[in-house]
Amino acid sequence: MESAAQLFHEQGVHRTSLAEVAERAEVPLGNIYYYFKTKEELLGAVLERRITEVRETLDSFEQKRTPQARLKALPQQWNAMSELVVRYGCPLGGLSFELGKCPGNLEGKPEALFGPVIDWAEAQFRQLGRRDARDLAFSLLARIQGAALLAQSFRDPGILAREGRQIDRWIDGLR
Amino acid sequence: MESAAQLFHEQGVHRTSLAEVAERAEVPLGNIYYYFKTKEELLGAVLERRITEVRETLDSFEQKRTPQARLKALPQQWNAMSELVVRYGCPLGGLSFELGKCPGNLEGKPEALFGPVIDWAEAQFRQLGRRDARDLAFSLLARIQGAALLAQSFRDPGILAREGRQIDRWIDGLR
DNA sequence: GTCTATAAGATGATAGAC
DNA sequence: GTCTATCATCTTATAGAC
Repeated sequence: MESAAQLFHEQGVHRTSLAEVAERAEVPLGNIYYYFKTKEELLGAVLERRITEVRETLDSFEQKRTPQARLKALPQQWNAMSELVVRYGCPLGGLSFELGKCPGNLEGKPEALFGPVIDWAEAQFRQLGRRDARDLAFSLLARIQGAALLAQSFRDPGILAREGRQIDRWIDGLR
Repeated sequence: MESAAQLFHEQGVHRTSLAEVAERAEVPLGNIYYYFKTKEELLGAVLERRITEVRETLDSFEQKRTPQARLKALPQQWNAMSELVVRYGCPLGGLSFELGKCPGNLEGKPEALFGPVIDWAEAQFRQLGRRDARDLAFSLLARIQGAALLAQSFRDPGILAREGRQIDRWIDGLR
């Protein structure tokens, strides 16, 4: 699963063959099928893993004292992995994008990836007294995801850093 | 090329076989290879098409009188095709994302897609007297691309519409 | 230029020995 | 549970008739 998660991020789900996953995991190809009946099932497992990661990250922000500090921690999270983002794009955004296209049993999953982030950010903005908290939550995540895509396109982590600073200023200026 | 552009957008480049392109274009498979030596060459042609489209769209904004009006026309452009965006994501963002991952001769092309948009937006912000015009240009495009991804993920064109309105307010509040 | 047939290789998936 | 061998299918690309 770790190998699959990495390769799906690096190359995309469809460009990644199970042979490659097996090779990186240093197991024979046939072995994979003992644990996952199909490639789609492996993808589903990787997805669940990512969703859990997201929840854990959001939970870790709760130790920050103010809503502003918690909100600023979100773009900071992408900044911390800007090298990966520049090379392969955002792991969440990439999965979401691919799943949004291909039909199948994982149809509703992109929502499961971003939904928790939106709900969490909405709660923070609401603590700031904003009635348009949900709109602001979408704005915040949109800016991060967009900045990640541009950083990848231009191969420039500075884009992510600068957009992070713009977001900081925006959050400080709210109320 | 039209069929390829459509299918690359709908399914992604790698999930699309040349047989599918041929079928939609109602030509035999072998015929494609008379015009394009490889699939990558066809992709390159589709890319050039997209780049031309972008330039034409930006040119069409020049008839608007104020920089504010021109800038607001940009998110409006995505809003106008929100149905397509919700189903298959942003055509530019999708191409950029896929190209950013797979190595090859089309390495530098994502920049060729978004670069003109950034330069154009930077010029508009500069006409508004902003010294941080380039940062604002990245912010604007990031918000649009991010909103497109979220609209696709949540299957909700309203996300694109609401983020458009937020951007309008932001642009009006500048200076 | 257009079309059919097919080669060459990759890929998802399975069978069955150990 | 693990591993090898292999099937069936799909995909890029080419050869060659028309």
